[in-house]
Amino acid sequence: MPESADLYERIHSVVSRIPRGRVATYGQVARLAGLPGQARLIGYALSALDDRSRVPWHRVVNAQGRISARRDGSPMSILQRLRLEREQVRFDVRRCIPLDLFRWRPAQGAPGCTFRRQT
DNA sequence: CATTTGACATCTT
DNA sequence: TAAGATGCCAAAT
Repeated sequence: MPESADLYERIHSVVSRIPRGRVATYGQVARLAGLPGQARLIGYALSALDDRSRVPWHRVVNAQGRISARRDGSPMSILQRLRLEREQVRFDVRRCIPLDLFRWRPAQGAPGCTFRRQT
C-alpha cells in the first residue's frame, strides 16, 4: 500500500474492518494503521466522516472502554451507545465496555499460528 | 504564516 | 487513585 495514501483513508480502512459486536480503542486503531502513538488522529479522522459513510465509527472507544464525549457537546455519543447496544455490546454500571470481552482481536491466531503483526 | 483546538494515550507527580 | 503534563498531527482560525 502506498505510503502517500491519506492518513484518514488508512484510518477509515482499519475502522471498517472492526466486526459487528466488537470495539477497538483509538490507540489500537492507530497502531493497526501504522501510526503508533497517534491515537488523537483517529478521532479527527472519524469526525471528518460523512453521515452517509458506512464506516462503523461507533465501534471505536477510548482506552478505558468508554465512549469519548464530544467537546462541542453534540449528542452523537448517545447514538454511539445505541448502535453498540444494538450489536449486543454491553456496558457496565460505570458506562464502560469490558474490553476483555468485546475488544476486537484482529487475525485471532489459532494455536500454533506463527502470524506476527507489523514487526 | 503562527496559534489554537480536538472523538486520545501514557507517563509523572 | 486522581489530577496534571507531554507527545503527536491535521484542520480550522
